[in-house]
Amino acid sequence: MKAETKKRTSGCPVAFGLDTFGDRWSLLIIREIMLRGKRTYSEFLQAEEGIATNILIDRLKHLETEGIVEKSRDPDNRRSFIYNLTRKGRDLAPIILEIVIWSGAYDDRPIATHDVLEKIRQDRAGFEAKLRAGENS
Amino acid sequence: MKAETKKRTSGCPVAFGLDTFGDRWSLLIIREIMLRGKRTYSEFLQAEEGIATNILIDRLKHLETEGIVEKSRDPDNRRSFIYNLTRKGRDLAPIILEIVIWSGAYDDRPIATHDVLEKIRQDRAGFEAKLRAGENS
DNA sequence: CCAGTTAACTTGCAAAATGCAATACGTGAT
DNA sequence: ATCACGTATTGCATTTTGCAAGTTAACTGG
Repeated sequence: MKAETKKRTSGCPVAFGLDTFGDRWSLLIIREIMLRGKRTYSEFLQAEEGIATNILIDRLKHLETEGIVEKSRDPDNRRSFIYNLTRKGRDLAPIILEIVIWSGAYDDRPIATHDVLEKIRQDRAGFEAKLRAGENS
Repeated sequence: MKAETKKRTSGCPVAFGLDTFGDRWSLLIIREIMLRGKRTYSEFLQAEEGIATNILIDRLKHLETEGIVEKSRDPDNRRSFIYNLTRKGRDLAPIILEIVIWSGAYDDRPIATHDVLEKIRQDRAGFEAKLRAGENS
């Protein structure tokens, strides 16, 4: 726990949000949960961006103390833990959604996945609901 | 220019967005422009969170090369520069707006300004339009 | 024209965060 | 008991950040 201890402590809501999830990795973990249905430490480690183990555990602890994720034992595999979003965490879905929309509009690299944008255009509310549930593929 | 050179280079739109504006300070600069009508280097320096001069100029250059802000001379004060949002930058308004909404719901510190939330509830589209224009007080 | 001031940077160095590799711990299966 | 697996922890080199001081260019008042 390092970056989290230094809060900006300003009354601004934008700063409050950034203090909570605005670091280099937190939103990426939340993406893994919402967009890709990942739930465990080892699944997060496999994310293509390659987060380091110490950073990952640091961010998971931080997100847990912030009440964004909650940690519980995996009923199917008792040596594994599951990190689920809380209500507070699921409420980040609109932010993720807007980031996806913005990036979809401005990321013109061939690698970029533009098919998601089409899904959002067709059923935005449904897409956001899926984000909240973490049911996306 | 440091943090910006190390991109995650993944196809994910969330990662793309974070590569562009997802660092500790960029969104705060954009907030100064959108929410507070600030436009110059020295105005950004005065922000309550206290950004360092080297970081500020680094982020401004980065946001400029990313096409989010554009730098021009101040016609009224020729030793000053003005940083305006581009279309791409103004399109970040929905993200800022969602962060404000989320923080409004979960920031229960007494310092927090909850009156903004009321404005958003009454006229969300109007609020977003103001963000884009950078006309908020 | 010159001293002082304001605005926008730049530089140097210490402190903090990050990335990486190796190691340890706590189940659970054989 | 032993081994494997998933989850952490630790140590260390590298990178980024924060802070203070310095530089340059464009005004401003005398």
